[in-house]
Amino acid sequence: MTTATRNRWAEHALGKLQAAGYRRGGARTAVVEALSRHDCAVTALELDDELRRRKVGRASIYRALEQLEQLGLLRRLEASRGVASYERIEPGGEHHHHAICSQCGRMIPFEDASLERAIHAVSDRMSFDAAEHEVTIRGRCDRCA
Amino acid sequence: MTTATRNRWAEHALGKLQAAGYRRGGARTAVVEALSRHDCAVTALELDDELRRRKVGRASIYRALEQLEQLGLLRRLEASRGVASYERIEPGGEHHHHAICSQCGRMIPFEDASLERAIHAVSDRMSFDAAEHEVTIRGRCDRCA
DNA sequence: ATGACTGCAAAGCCTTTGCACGCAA
DNA sequence: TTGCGTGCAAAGGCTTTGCAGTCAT
Repeated sequence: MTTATRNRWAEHALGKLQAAGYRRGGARTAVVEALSRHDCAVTALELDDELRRRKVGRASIYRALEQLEQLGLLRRLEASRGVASYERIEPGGEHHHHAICSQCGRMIPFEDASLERAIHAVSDRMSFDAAEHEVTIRGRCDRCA
Repeated sequence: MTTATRNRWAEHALGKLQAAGYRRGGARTAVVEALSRHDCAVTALELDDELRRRKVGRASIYRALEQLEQLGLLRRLEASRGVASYERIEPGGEHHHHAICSQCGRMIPFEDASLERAIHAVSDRMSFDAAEHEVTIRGRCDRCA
């Protein structure tokens, strides 16, 4: 993941927000910038920590996350029990999935072409208009084994 | 999914609970029975509806679900936003995944052998001790398209 | 000037915990 | 008899909503 990729997402996101009729508010822009600094899933509360000093309210963070998700710019995941986390959706389609250690909570990203192929084949076969998909593997990581 | 399969799970679950040192309480048994009647994910609140007339408290349902999950008898999923749902883990290993319609919320189960193979290959390659995995496809179902 | 955007505080909702009573072993 | 199991009610924790002031357009 390069800096160029992150900026590409941020520009893409800001453009799409504008196209959707949203104004360029300070809080929302701060959320987009914060998200562009993360390469894996972040929770709303983690973003709140990062943005508190910039005087961004928690409610604005949740509102921005919801809008970004609606526009297909963010993927919402359940990281730990009952906590949502968010991850950029790259305009190019590149993405990864997660292996989560049940013991230490570590989240290990991975990608696999044949897994992607299998998923696409399934959605085609079901005549389901798939927009997103997520794969989560749970178990014990090598450090905890 | 046959009645025999459901009963197999219930017996398997009750046996494993006993082996883990749990007593055969009425509420827990009621939860196991209720779960054995569902072939796809159910939420705790749905179970609560079903078990209210049997005078089972909501807290007992949540407690039973957590114990069953710990023992590897149940898989916890996030169905709708912020709501957990639970699904039996069959002793035989057979299982399905879900396509969820973002518009109507319908949950369509599916299974695919090559998808399973790809997932196993990935976890082997990562030296991650995978106990469970879940695949969720999100988009628009054929009825809503 | 108009109405979207924002922060703060309050409310919501699912889930967990505390506690005293009841029941399994 | 012992202490796990249970129901009820209260507390928790993340997320959403209401509202009045502020800012983008």
